[in-house]
Amino acid sequence: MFSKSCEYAIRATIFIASQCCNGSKVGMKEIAKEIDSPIAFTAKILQVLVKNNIVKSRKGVGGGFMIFKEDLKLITLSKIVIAIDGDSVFLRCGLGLINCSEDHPCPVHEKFKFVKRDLIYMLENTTLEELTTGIKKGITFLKY
Amino acid sequence: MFSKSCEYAIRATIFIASQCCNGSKVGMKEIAKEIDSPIAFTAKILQVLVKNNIVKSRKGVGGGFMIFKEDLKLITLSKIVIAIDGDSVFLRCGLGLINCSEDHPCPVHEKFKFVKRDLIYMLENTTLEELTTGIKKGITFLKY
DNA sequence: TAAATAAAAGATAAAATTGTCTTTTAATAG
DNA sequence: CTATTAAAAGACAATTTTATCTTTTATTTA
Repeated sequence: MFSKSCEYAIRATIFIASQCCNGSKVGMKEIAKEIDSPIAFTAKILQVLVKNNIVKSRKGVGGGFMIFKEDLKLITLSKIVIAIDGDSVFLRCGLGLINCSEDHPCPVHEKFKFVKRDLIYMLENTTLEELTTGIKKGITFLKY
Repeated sequence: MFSKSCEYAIRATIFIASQCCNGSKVGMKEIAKEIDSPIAFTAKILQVLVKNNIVKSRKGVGGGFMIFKEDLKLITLSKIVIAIDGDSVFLRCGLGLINCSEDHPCPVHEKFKFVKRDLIYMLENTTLEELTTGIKKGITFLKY
């Protein structure tokens, strides 16, 4: 579905978001530990998320990553996916045809249309806010 | 969604199926031309499909690939996808967690569940027979 | 049986993705 | 101001995916 990079990105973002509300930051080491991901690789991915204004970062002593509470409602899965994997999930033809469209459809176009529409709707309407509630309650998990 | 290999596999299979009913075979050169794919790479992919009994092949003069008419109803998209990409689309957690399950869900588990269920239903219930009708009528396309 | 044909199989190569390590930059505390 | 801390940036390495080329095997036709 998504690239591994994107999976790490979503997991890292959810973890940062789940820690955000006390205004404190979380460091790379803690993030990588909590989502069980390769630290240096995850750091690279977070750089992209910072550039895309999905997470904020601070260098130096006491630095780390954070997400403002008021942004939790605004950041959707689709924003993270687009930042890391681009818009291919949203636009790419199911069979990889460049010019596939309603007017010039591939054989699976109609079949995929509905599945894809639901996927996109879900991605665009799922916010960090709801994804963090389960984590905070201990009923959803980011590793193992 | 699927790997490029899988996209080629589906396109090739649909093309072979669309040509099958006269009992004639289609060669690699024609397949690669009609689905606009790299010929040698597509040949490798077809080897896997042959081993998985999705297409039949014959070597030598007049040889090529074919699918029996009676199999068109039996071969689904899911069979092709599983043969090439494995069952990851069906089983893999949306965030890549190894032990994600109903009892130990990742934060997106519930959200993905419904989308995935619809995708799997579609893959398991879409047969080559219906995918070839549009091709034969000239209203769906396998390239450009 | 010999020649021609086409898929199968094997080796190799290019590109993309995933991952690591080192150096630099920015921020804080003393 | 200096030392320390932690992210940013850059170079590099491993792995996987995608793609090509050559040789072998099976089949048909003459």
